[in-house]
Amino acid sequence: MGAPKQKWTAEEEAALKAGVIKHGAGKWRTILKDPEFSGVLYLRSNVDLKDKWRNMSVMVNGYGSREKPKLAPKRVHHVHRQDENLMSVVQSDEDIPDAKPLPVSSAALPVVNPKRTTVRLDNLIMEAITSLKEPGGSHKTAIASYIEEQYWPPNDFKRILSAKLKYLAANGKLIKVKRKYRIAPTSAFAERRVSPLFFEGRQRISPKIERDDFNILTMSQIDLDLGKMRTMTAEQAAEVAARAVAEAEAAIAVAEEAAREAETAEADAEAAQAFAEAAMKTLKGRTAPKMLGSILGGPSGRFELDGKSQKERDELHKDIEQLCMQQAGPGYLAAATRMHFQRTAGLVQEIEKLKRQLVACTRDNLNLQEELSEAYRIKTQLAELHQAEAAKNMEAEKQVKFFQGCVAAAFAERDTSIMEAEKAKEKEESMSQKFNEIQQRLEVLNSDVLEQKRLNDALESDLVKQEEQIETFKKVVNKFYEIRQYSLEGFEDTSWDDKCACLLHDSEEMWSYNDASTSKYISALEEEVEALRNSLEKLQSKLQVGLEIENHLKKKVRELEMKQVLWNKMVTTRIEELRRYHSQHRDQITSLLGEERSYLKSIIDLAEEKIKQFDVTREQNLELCRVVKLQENKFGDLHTSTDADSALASKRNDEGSPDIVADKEGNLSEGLAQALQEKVSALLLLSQQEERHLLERNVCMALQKKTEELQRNLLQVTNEKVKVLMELAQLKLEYQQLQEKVGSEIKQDFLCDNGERRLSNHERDGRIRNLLKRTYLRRWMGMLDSGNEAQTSKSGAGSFSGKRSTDMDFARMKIENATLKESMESMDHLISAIHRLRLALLKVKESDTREGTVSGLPVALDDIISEARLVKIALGSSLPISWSAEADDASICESFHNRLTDIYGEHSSEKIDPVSAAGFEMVELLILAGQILKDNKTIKGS
DNA sequence: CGTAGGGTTACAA
DNA sequence: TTGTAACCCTACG
Repeated sequence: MGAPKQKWTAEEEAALKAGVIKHGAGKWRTILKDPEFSGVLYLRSNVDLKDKWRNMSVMVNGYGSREKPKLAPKRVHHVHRQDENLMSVVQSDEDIPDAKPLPVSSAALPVVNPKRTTVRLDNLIMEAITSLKEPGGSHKTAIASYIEEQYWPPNDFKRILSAKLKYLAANGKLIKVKRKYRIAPTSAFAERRVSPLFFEGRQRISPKIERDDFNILTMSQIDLDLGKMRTMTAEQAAEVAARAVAEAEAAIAVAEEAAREAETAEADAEAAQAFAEAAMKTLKGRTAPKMLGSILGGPSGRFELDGKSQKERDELHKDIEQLCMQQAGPGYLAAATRMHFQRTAGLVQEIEKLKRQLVACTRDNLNLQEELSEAYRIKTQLAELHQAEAAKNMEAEKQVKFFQGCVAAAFAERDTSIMEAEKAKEKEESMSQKFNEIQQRLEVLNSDVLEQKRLNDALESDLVKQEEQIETFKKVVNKFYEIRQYSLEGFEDTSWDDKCACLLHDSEEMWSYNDASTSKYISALEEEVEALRNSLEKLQSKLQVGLEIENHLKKKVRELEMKQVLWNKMVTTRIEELRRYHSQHRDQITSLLGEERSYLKSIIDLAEEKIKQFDVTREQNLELCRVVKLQENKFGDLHTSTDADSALASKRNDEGSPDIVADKEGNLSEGLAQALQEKVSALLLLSQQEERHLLERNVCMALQKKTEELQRNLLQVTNEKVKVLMELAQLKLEYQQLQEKVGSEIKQDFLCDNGERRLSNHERDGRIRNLLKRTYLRRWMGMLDSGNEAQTSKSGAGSFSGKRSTDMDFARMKIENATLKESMESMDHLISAIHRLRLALLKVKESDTREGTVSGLPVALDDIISEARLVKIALGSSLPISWSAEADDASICESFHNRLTDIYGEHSSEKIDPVSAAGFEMVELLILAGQILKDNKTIKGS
């Protein structure tokens, strides 16, 4: 609850004011809903608006926040009657029920008049009643007529008068008796200046003067104030009002004081009155004596009289009775006269005494009466004072109320006038706006009118034109009609309308001269023309193209012709050349043919001679036919000109070449002998070669046999070896298990020792493997060496001494081949074993997944795993052969003493060839799979 | 729900 | 301490 949560901004205040002006105060919701102000006042509620307006109006009115609410209801109350006469305002304050808005008389009178009239009206009424001096009071009409005579009253004087009379009657100033009004006694004392008993002029005059002074003073003051009020500001008015209220409150206090005093005085006066009455009674009873001895009466104390009065009164009564009886009874003269005289003397004495007493009493009485009159006087004075105070009080209250009403009315009036002024301003603005709009509209209309005029002129001119056109049209129509009539039948002169109708009713065909056929024809022709034109263009283009092509072709033709000419020339020259060449060649060929013929003849002769010569040696030739073939292969540089029998040809060739050589040398006999010798030597050579060839072939055969045999041996050996290896692996496994058992038993003591043993175990494995390898190799080497020796010995003659190294290479190759083959075999074996194991494993797995039987499976798995281990070991032992062949060439010589190299070999066995490595890995994987299956089994079983 | 009036309270002079 | 401005509460139609 922060104090001023949201201060009102000037904008919001302005919006609120505008909203109040627009919709009026109190219509907070509508102001809020108004889109004009909702943007500004969106965070204010209607209550907020109301409060703010209240605060603002409070500030504007100048009233404190505390004073305002007191005035507020009255303001509302007076808003309706702000134009009323002030008299009626006063009346309304007196709660007169029929108080209605009265016609205004103040319009003619000054503003200050009403109060004066009302106040003076009281005096006027009093004056009228007193001056009329009617015994039972004056009638209303009489008073009215009197006042009307004396003064110039307002129009509705009678009603005001009646109201005023009522008010005065209710107030106690007048007494209403039988519709007649007379002045009330209290005021009568003052007004009529009648003092019934003892009234002193000094005391009489002063209250009236005072009251009149007061009245006049207050009235003038009121007038002054009212005059001021019309001009003074709100603050001043408030000040004055506050002062008036203070004055009124003071007057009320004074009046109350006076009333109290008057009450006490009245009580005193009543007491005095009662006493006076009692005194008067006694006085009445003694009228005569009083009259007689009025002068004699001695003064006596008032209190004395008070003390004896009762007794004396009784005695006096008795005396008076006796006197009356004596006077009434004349019979008792003598005695009675004596007694009477005696008693008369006593009585006279007593009378004198009584006279004295009476004088005293009268004096007392006078005193008392004086006192009484004094009391009366005081009482009246007090009453007057009280009345005056009351009146003043009333006046003051009235004034206060009147001021309040005035102020409220003035403010209300001002508010309304402000509102009206604002409304009027608004209206004026709106009117000015409207006026502007109207002016604008007027201008627009003026311009429109001008435009219309222009248009009108244009239209008139158009009309004239149209009429002219119509005339021409009429003429046209007439012409057409005439044409029509001529075309149909005789011309009939009819009215223009009929002509028009007639022409309009005619069918279109009648007037369509160039319809259908013609137009179509024309269009067709046009189309044709178009098509023709198109085709013409096409043709032209084509023609151009054709021309171009023709030109091109012409050019080509010219070129070709030129070429043809050239070619012709060339052909002719060439043909001539060819002819020349041909003739030359023919001559040459003929010469050559002659030469050849002679040569052939000589050869044939020679051949015939030789045939005869070599008939003897034909057998030999037949035997050596194969050898000749071999010779052909060796000496592949023979002629292939003539083809004859293979045997013959070969023979001839064999012999031909030396023949030709011999022929070239020219010596037949010597040449023959030499040829024969050469022939013999050649034959010898041939036979030798033949022999060698046969030998070699035999050797080859033997070698092949040997290799086959060796292969068989190898297979057998590898099988045996694998078996042995398996056994060995088994043994090794057992050994290892035993070792592990031993190791577990004495684990604590021989931990490092166990490691050593394992190392040695590894060493041993490597050693065994190496041993196997070495033995194999040695064996192979030995065998090969012997074979090689045999081969060399068999070849004999020792002619090929340089063949040793090549033989060694060959042997090595062979060794390698063999070792590779062996390893391949072993690998094959091992791979088949692995395959078998894998299949077994799969079977086990299948049976496992299918049946879920626990029994027997672990055993099978164990078997598979152990077998796989064996295979692995075998593989590991068989593998090194492959590398030993290439790497251990030098280490072959070091036969058995290679324990260190074993270790190294073991180390170097890590770089085995990829195929064996793959096999190794496969075995490993197999073992792993078996292990995993076994583990799964155990887990399932658990 | 809208309006009016009375009352309360934080803040500033 | 008092006045002001904003807010809250309640009654009424």
